Amino acid sequence: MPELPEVESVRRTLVSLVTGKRVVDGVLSRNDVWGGDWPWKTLESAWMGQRLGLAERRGKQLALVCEPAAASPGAVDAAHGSRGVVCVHLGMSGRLCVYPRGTALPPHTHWWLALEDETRLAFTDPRRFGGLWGYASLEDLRSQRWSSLGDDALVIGPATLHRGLCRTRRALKAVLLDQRVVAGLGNIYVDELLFAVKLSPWTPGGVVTRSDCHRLVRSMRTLLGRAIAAGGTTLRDYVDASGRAGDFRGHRVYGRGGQRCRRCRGPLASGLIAQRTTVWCPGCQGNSSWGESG
DNA sequence: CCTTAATCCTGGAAGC
DNA sequence: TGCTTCCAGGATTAAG
Repeated sequence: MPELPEVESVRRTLVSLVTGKRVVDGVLSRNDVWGGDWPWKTLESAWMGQRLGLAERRGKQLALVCEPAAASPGAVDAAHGSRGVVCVHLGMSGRLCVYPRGTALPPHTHWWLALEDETRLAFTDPRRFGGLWGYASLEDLRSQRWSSLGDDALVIGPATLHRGLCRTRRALKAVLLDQRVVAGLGNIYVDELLFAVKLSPWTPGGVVTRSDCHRLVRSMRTLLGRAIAAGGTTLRDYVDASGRAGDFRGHRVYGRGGQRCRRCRGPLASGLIAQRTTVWCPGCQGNSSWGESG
């Protein structure tokens, strides 16, 4: 469910709700949602009594950290930040949400932290496509888990994107969904992006020009920026860490297969690319030579 | 290399 | 009112 704008909205709301608060308790009620090289028990003892720090995001993943120890002359590892980090991936149905004291946690809550003000930060994920991973430090998380990710979609430059596209004949839609090429885009925003730049989702990566990549990068930032400003997209159950749904309504093709294009009034096509439902406008994005179907 | 299908799960919506 | 089938914002794996 959550793509970059939703995960970024969670990160921002977490900053205002939990940063600086001490961890006083924690429960992992399903150990099969936990991975990485630091077991929950190790992390729990490292975090107990510590204050949460600023969450970090890369693509669709978040890193929860604790604040470095208060400046003391001998605290060498304080410079390296955290003693233990938790990486969170929300998958399709995951939520990371803060609940007021006395509130019951929702069903399918697999992990939670109790904070000093009696609020609880909980990871809830009915479908369990998401997960949590423990590491000793942000450096370990970056080198062991995030190293396979491409540049974040808000940061990637045209040259890097072009490098990721030019060597392949895979459909552009499939390449943009590939987190190793660019991290953060998912099914909704790829379709919206391709409509915005008027490129067919079937375009082979290798024929995308440098100039196309400039337009892709510019549109990506604009689109994702607008979605973040609106708090993300809620189709069914996405909410940020404060429980608020997303207000982004700027979708022009996603979920509109068979309806009229808002730009040219022609019918929108839909089909399957990389096993994902894809909607595009053959009139605006059409390049019949790429063998579209739908 | 590339694509396709299956897989991990639950729950909501649609169809009969 | 059921019961069945399909579909979903993700990602990996195996097979062809």
